[in-house]
Amino acid sequence: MTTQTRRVRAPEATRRKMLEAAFAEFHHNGFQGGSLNHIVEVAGTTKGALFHHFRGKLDLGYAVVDDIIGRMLLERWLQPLANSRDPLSDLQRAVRQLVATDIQTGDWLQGCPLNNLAQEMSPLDEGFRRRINKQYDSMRQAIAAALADGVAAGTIRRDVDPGSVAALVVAAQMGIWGTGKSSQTEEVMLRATDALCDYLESLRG
Amino acid sequence: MTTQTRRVRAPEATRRKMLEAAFAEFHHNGFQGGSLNHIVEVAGTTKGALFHHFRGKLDLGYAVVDDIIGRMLLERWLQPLANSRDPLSDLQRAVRQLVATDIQTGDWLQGCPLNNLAQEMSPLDEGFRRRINKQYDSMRQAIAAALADGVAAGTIRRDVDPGSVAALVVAAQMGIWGTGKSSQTEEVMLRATDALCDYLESLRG
Amino acid sequence: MTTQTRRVRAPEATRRKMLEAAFAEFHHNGFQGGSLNHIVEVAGTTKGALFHHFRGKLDLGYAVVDDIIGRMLLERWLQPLANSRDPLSDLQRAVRQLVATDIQTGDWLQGCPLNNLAQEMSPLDEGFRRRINKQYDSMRQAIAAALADGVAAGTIRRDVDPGSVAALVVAAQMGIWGTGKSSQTEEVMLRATDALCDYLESLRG
Amino acid sequence: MTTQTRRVRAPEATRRKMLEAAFAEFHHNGFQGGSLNHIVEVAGTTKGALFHHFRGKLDLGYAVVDDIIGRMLLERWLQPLANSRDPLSDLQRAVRQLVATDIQTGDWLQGCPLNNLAQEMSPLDEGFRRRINKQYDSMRQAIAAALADGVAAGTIRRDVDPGSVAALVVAAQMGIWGTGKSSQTEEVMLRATDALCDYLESLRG
DNA sequence: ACGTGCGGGACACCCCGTTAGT
DNA sequence: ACTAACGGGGTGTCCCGCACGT
Repeated sequence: MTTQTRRVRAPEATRRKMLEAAFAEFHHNGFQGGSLNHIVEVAGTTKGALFHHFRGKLDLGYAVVDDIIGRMLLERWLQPLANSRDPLSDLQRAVRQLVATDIQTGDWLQGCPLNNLAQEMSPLDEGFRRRINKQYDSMRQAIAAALADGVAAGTIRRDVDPGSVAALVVAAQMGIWGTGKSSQTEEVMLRATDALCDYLESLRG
Repeated sequence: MTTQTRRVRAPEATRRKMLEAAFAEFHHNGFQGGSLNHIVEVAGTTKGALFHHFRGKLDLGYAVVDDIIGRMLLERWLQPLANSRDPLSDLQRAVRQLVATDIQTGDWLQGCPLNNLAQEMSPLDEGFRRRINKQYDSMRQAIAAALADGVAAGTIRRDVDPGSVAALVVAAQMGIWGTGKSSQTEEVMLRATDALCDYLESLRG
Repeated sequence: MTTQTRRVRAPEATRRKMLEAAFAEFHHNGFQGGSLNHIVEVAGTTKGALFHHFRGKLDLGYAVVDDIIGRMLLERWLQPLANSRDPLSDLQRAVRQLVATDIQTGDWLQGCPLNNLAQEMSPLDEGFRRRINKQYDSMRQAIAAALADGVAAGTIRRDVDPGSVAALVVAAQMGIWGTGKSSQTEEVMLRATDALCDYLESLRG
Repeated sequence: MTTQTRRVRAPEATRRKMLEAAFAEFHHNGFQGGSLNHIVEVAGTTKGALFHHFRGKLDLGYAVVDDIIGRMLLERWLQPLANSRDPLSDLQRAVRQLVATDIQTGDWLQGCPLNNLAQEMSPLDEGFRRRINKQYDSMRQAIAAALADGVAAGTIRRDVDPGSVAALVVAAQMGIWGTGKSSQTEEVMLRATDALCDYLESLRG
């Protein structure tokens, strides 16, 4: 009875709704093509609320990279590779997850959200570039660290340079996802993924 | 006497100037972010001329993919790999050309023009997607054909699947170029390129 | 018969209509408070046309100062004082015109258009300041030149400094008009005008 | 014990800070162009506090005229002229103060705060007009009263009409300040001030 | 007395496309 | 083949004001 609260006052939830709507909008239409009007409409709020929580479109985009995409990377790459006992297998599993899971949900049609923003905004805005590169860097470091562990444990060949392999894996992953976007076919993605896993297999010690 | 032509009427040259200006504009600002006004300004013509030669922004974008980008791909990938005597070495050379040449000219900062359009427009417009995919397909086929030649000639291991390797090479190349865009550093690109060349080396028969 | 022209294509007339609508809008609501939407509505055109003829709001404001206000100053001050045989009387007539004519038409309620823009925009925008100052300078020079003629002809006292008197006349005129705006009464304007004319009379040689 | 007040509650000080911030903001950007958000930011408070002390933007503007500007006028014009023994000299001193003092501090660049508001808001809002006119009226009355004293004492010519001269002095003062704003040069202000003082000198009995 | 999440509406800007005309 | 006036709509931005909460 007491808790009537017709209009809810939940700043964090409002902010979250807008971030998620923005993530989806930018994922579909790009950052420049994305419309704030559409975002607030989907989020069920107003432009006034948006400009209360964010300083502008740019600030909203930055928050999407840091909060939404950063969390996704954490769940998919950083956590699985931390304290891995068999780095190569875990890497292969993460790589295969793209074609195994994401294809079903249809998300792959729009491409990797981070890569999309990277291609579009890195050359145009230094703030975007730094934030995006930070995400990729942490991804590369996580992979390189796992590979180094494998080298130390003897499960990976001694002549393998963890940094270079990590750079190639990340690049290939970006490329494979992009391939799917333009080919609109699973086959090319699957074949490239197979070749990548074969390559990783060849590194086993 | 007949050809006085105070004001030059050169439809093909006009069209070409607009295409090149459009290519540069879309390369820098993306297709959606690119401005027709800016394009005609750079090309030194007017909107009327543009809409005389092209049906609209979309049609202009299609022409950029087909005419400008198609020709670039031909020169860099298709011609060098045709009738190659040593496919792996030629492939490695083409792959290294990105970091060897393009870095000097600064072009890599804006990313691969084709990949940029692929990321941005493939999910949004079917016409773009088909044209872009056609380019990538011809690139993959050229690589696969060269690899198959190598297998037949015995310079490449028999268990190599040309199609899969071609898919990975193209994807990795896309990813490496994208990496450069966001990292703004040559180092990561170089390391990934090295790993890719090592991988190709391991395929030698 | 040949000149049917259903939709008239008269760029100069369109530009003129927009300039006059802009002049009125800025006169009533100030430059910052003035609305482009309202201007095009009054002018019977569209925003597209406005942005075709002017680069933006600022450019429109500049054109108002140069074209509209400049012409008004010419008619009211510069031409009457040129080749004047009795500068003091002509000056007094011009000064009295404000209370004699403008009060009837109600224009004085909104203040002097040039002075309004001067007060509002001079400190905020250098382009405005320069254009406004140019108008005032030509007004001061015209008055000073007429006074100098009078001194030379002996109709004005020898110890009169034309430049200083011109500066005072212009300043007083600005102030009198402003006085009317805030007092909303003719009386104060009339009295100040009388005192100004008395002062001018005292300069007679 | 009662007065713990970790967060200070000083309503009068808060109100004062907001008034001063508002005065500066309106002085620089005009009333319509001034931003409440900017005002509360400068004042170090919030919109809630502002709307607690004032009913809205208009009410805040009124308070600026009455409290801040009214006090300034009192100090500069009303008090010096009250019970003056030599009204003309005191007037000349007040008039010269503008070019003597304010030019150094740079305040003259933004124009007379009261005149700015008068030009902008008098025609748009009756409440503003009345308050502004009240200030100018008290200024004119103070000058006229001082002049009348001088006439009675014989230090000023008998045929001088104090009301008219006061009206001209106020108007000229407004105009001179405005002149400085648009000319951005001391010279014109100085010359007009000289001419005004000469005029006042000519009234001596 | 004061802080803040939030609403709704205006603003200037600029876009792409069309059409009358050369 | 090419020009330029013009239409209408959508953009990001930001504003003032309110009402809930402390």
